[in-house]
Amino acid sequence: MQPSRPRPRIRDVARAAGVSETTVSHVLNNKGRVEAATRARVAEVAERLGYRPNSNARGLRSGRADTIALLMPIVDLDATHHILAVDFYLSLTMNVVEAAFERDQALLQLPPLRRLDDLRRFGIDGGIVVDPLPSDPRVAMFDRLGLPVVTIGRDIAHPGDHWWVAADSAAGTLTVLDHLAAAGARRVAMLSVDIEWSWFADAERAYAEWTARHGRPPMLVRARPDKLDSSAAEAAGRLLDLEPDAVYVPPQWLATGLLRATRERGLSVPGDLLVSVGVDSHQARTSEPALTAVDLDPARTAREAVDLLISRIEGRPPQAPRVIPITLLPRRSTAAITRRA
Amino acid sequence: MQPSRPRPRIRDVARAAGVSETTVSHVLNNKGRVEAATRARVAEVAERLGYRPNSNARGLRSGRADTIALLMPIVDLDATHHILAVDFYLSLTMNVVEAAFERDQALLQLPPLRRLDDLRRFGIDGGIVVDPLPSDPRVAMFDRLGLPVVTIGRDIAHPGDHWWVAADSAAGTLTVLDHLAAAGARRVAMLSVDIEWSWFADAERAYAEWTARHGRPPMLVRARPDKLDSSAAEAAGRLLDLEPDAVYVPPQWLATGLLRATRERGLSVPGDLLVSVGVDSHQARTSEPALTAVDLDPARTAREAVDLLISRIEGRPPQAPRVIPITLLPRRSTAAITRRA
DNA sequence: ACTCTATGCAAAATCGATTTGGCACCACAA
DNA sequence: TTGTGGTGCCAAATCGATTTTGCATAGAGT
Repeated sequence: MQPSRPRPRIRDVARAAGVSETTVSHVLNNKGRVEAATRARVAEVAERLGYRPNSNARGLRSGRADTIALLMPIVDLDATHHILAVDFYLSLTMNVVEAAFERDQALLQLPPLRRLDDLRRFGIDGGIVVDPLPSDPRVAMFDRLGLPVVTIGRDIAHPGDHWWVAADSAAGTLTVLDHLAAAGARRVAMLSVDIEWSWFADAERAYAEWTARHGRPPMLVRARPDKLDSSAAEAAGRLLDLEPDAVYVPPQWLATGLLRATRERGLSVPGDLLVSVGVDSHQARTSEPALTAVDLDPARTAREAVDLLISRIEGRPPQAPRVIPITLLPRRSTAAITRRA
Repeated sequence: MQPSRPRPRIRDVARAAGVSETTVSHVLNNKGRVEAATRARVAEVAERLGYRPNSNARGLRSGRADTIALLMPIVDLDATHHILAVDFYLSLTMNVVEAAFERDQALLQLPPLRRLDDLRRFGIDGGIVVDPLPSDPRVAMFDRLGLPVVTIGRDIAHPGDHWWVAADSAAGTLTVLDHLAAAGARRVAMLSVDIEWSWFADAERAYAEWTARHGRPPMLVRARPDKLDSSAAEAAGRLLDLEPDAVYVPPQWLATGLLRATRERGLSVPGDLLVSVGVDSHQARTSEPALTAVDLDPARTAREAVDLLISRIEGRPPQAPRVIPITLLPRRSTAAITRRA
């Protein structure tokens, strides 16, 4: 490994090709008027020298960083890994990266930001905040710096804001509930969590409306968002005490806890209890029994979020909010109830 | 939302504070000689205007991007999500982001790169490639551009390379095997996958040595790395045909497949078969039964990788390779065999 | 032959921050 | 008074690419 020689500059390419820096720039950016032969020669030299334009210089000139930031959800630190341990977020991330790349943007992944200065440091054109809390301080930081920002999920404290992309949690909930009812469930409960994300808020509201409309007793249990393993067990216990015959449980970690609780009580799924989870994952597919899940379409969500952010950066009016349609993935955990016939 | 006024430049701060740009720069970077009163006034003005240094200009001057890239593993596209659907990678990513941030580096997440030009576009000082394949083309791209690169996991085709960080897969394997033997297992098998990562290669080699040393029959089955759900089922079937009483299975998705196969054959874990997986995860903790797993310490791995990369960027000699010690997390899936007494 | 236009290329300005070198001023000593 | 050293601040050079402007030259049109 030789002591890496300094990177070639545009000047070096120009000299080696016997032309001006201007011409090299024109060739590399497909602009200006350059003879085909010169063009080819310059391109060849640039390739041979391994020339790579300095993106700082380029960005300085063009006034854009061509870089956007991604901020993953923050919750109680201990809980973060549990909550994010679902491949939805992995898939979302990969798809945001890919979508940004296709739009010629680099994707900076940011850690939880503590102070405004933390954000100042980065050379970005805008950011995507995933699962904002009410009046999320991270969104406020972007606003404060005049940086464009969009969210994946809605800030439930700011109904006027339009710059968001979110899966249709309410529709997803109704689809699940109808599916459970069609499978024969009478006492349909919901197991949620006390985190103020629009995903949960919308699901709970839809559940309330659905039970009211169908004249069913609402059975909603919320888990505390800390010490997740134990709070899942505790909440699952409270829920089972209500003796439901079907449950819609949005987050995967709660579904896992609920399944464990049913096993401990000797209940069978789907025999005694139908269970549907609100996000698809490898865990849902391979659990025993396989869990009926809602496909939140992380790929499309990612693409729309990147597109919306770029719109905002370029000052175009919001074609927003953007609601992503969901689909139900029925699996064995909600197989039709027959024993009640 | 007003049409966001242009960001203040250092010039605006200088004018508003009645000093030169030089002085503003000195204040903001804690350099030079500036009277305390002036210093305070400039700082106040900068804060009030929401001044944020243009990182392109700064980077241009300093010659560094203060940005490093992270490249996640690539495998057959269909399989990627299955393989990465384990919180190890999520945790690794978050920790790399955090570690980079603490070292004043921004973290660019890159998509799978197809061409050299894909990499040229980004303004980075170096990169971290996770789970390199033999003679990994992504590593080659970095080399080709003279960009510092380190890997998490070793390129098994380049034994001379030192710029890597990896969990001690061999030691982890021996620990697991000893643990299984201590629990009473006689016929210890290994279920691996045909992917040429050092994690698997080292584990298989350690397994071969261990069986030879203990005079046990080696029972190694490799799954094909495509169509993961079906190939897991197929490989698990082949393995169970060998009638082992314990299995070490590094990847989580294979362990999931193996558990399903045991259920279908009416085998109980740990009653008839001890199972240990090679990476810890939420799935391993919450599966039924909970799976004994190897803690690969993604937090430390991430930190060491970032540190090693910065060393290389700054031209320091490699304090490398860096082998991360592992620990075993015994759970119910390897509870001691008593029925054989 | 003589203008006119299009073409190929280059010189110089520009983006915004950092850094070097130096000027003016003051206090103090010789 | 004159030097000496330290302090506080600023002008200008600099980083590397892009873009504007301009200047030759060649070829076309009259």
